[in-house]
Amino acid sequence: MTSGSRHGGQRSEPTPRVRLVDVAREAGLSKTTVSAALNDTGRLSPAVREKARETARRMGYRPNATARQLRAGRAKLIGYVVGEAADAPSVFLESPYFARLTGATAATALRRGYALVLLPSGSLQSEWADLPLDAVVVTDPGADDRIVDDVLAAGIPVFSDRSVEGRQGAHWVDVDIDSAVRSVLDHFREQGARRPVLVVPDSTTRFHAEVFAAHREWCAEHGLPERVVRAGEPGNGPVVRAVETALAGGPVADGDPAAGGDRPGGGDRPDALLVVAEASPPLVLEAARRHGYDVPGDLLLVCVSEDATAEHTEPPVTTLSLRPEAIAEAGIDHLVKVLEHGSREPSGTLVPTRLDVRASSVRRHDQVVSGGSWPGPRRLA
Amino acid sequence: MTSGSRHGGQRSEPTPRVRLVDVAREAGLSKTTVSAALNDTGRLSPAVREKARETARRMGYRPNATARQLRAGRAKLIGYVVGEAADAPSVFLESPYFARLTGATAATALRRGYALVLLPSGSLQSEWADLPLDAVVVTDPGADDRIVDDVLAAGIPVFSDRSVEGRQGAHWVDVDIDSAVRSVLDHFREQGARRPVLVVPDSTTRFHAEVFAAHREWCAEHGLPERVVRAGEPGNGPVVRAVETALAGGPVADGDPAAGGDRPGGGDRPDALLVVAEASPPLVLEAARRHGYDVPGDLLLVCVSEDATAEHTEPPVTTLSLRPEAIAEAGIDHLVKVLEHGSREPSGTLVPTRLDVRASSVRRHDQVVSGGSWPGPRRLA
DNA sequence: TATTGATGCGGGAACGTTCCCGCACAAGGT
DNA sequence: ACCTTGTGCGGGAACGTTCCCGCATCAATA
Repeated sequence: MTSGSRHGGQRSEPTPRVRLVDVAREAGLSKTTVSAALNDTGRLSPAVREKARETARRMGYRPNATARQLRAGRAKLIGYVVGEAADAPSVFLESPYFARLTGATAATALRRGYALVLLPSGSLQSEWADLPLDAVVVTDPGADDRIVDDVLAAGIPVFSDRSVEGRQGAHWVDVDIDSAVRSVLDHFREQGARRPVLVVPDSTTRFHAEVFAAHREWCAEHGLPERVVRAGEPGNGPVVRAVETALAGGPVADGDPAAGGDRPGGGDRPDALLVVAEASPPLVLEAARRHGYDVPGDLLLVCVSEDATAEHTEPPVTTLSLRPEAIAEAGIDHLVKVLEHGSREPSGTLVPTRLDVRASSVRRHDQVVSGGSWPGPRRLA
Repeated sequence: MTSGSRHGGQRSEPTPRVRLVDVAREAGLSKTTVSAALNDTGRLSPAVREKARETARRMGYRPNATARQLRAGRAKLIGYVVGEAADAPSVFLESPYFARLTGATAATALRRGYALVLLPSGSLQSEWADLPLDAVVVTDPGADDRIVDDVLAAGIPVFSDRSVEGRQGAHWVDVDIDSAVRSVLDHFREQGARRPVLVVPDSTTRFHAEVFAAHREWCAEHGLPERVVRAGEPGNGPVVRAVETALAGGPVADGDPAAGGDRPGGGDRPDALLVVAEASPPLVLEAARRHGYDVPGDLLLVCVSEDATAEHTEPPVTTLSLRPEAIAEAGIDHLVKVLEHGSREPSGTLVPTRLDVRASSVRRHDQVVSGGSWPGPRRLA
């Protein structure tokens, strides 16, 4: 069918992949010309350009990425580390948030032409040292984590959360947790709640620390006592127990055990609950019921969670979504910009959260009842 | 401190990375010699070898992985796809099993010198087409999944589960689910259970299909009716509901609704439960209690789960571990062997599971009580 | 008809490694 | 004295791209 050029014929060998020169020879052009044609660069006549493309297509040419990388000096590889180095041995990813963040980050990176390489938190420096990484993404580094320092020391740019702000070669993307916490607490207040309680895990993560700080500030501004219950660790079990603590004995004032004077006493039972721990909304709801609360009658409930089941409980649970997909996209876009336009300046991006207001946090008389399909949640910034 | 050689001094530039020739020049040797010294090949005098190494170390030389790859023809990159393409949009990884499998696979691969590239299930062919992948790992491909065909068509070896057995260029690692199911059912039988029920999600995954088949065979061999309850989908909610169905109304004979004559009637309540769905053991245990069962008095319970909380419930729950770390290691070892010793023959590895027998599946009089520390679970192959 | 400028294409170097050779030199045998 | 064998090291090609050039060719202008 085609002319000449059977320079070996097909053996049963692994297939000696077709190169640029092969296409060039077949098309009667030079590799330079074919390269220009395929990359849409250079000055070529439309006829030649098309001829080159057609030939390449016909021969099933696929460029050798490694050679490209070598020439370009960048490998288009991004390392991806998830936190919790010391504590949990590689039991990351289990939370819906991290799972979705990871998936979305990989997908977005891929669309931008970068591949995400998984770097389990236990990995030794020597194991990734000879990977041609253009950058490393570190999600939620623990306070004591060496990984950021190691990577920066190796001369590789780091993208992480706001905890790396200001460091040379480091960039950050973070969720606007301060606004988020405030918006929930304001929402509670609007709905008439006066004794909101915060349930948050006791971790070294910046995220949780910032939640706690935002809550503290808001309480101070509104002259309310801080009601916080700390869960020992993340995960459904401990968090549900913490919720039960909050609902049973009433909140514990953080920091000062002596301030617990107003603790038990039925009249001080919480009237709103903000659970910042990725607990399963149905489980939290059920815990509330077990303790005799009617939601949203006696207790307004908001969970920070990506769990889709929140929409299908009775009542549906208001959630604060951290929008992992949005964070992933903002992060990768930021990263690509820095990598390809080479600004070495430290820089950051703040991503807004989304509050999906559902029945669990709205006083009854406010409730919109529509037949058939759900009206969809009200959305606040 | 060191002699001479300031051939530019340090600018504020990105750092023009030190190459092999730089080391060679500094050491007064040729790049060939330095390369041989660092790679421990060739014929070199100990003195020269040491000199080269020392100089490289001093100059902070790190080889350019891309150049190496180009020369070697292999990029040491492995694609990693997780299943559920159509159904759930990138909500993989949430289960402890997949999370741990993923982490362990990445870690093992890294130790063997390969990097794992995350390929979200939605990714287009065009997105990974120009990655220099040496192989692609596909975990639990759905029955209708195109990904395996696409990758094979691109001439890239595939490593997946047993569903790819026999295909050219495909290799597999799988868990010995047949033995596993049998060992659990035998265990139930030894403990005196006569009406075991299987709870399994309704999915297109090979794993679940094989569980179902093994159960069917075992029942046939032992002359017992098949008692199966299918959960609509994986995830704690649906599975717990399925468990409740199993415990409340009694089991449903699969396939033939007319065979349900012996269904309700208190005397036919199940006396053993095998939950193959990664449900949280505490949740399942609680569901049993709600329905008035005493575990292990009235009901023996075994969960297929990697959830560590199983050890800490009261009673501790017997689990069948699929040993994700073992699968990861076996899989990567197999992969490396195929890649580096080039056998194109289709081949596979079967990995045994591990039954951690705890109190939830042992009749009281069998129970070993020891003071202080736990005696550790009995382990069956 | 020369001179300029633009256009179309190809030659060759470079990216940083590894590896096949070949050369120089020393030691041992005849 | 020669030839052989072995050891220690380096020169240069190759991996497959991209990109800087330079060389033709041709139209438009002086």
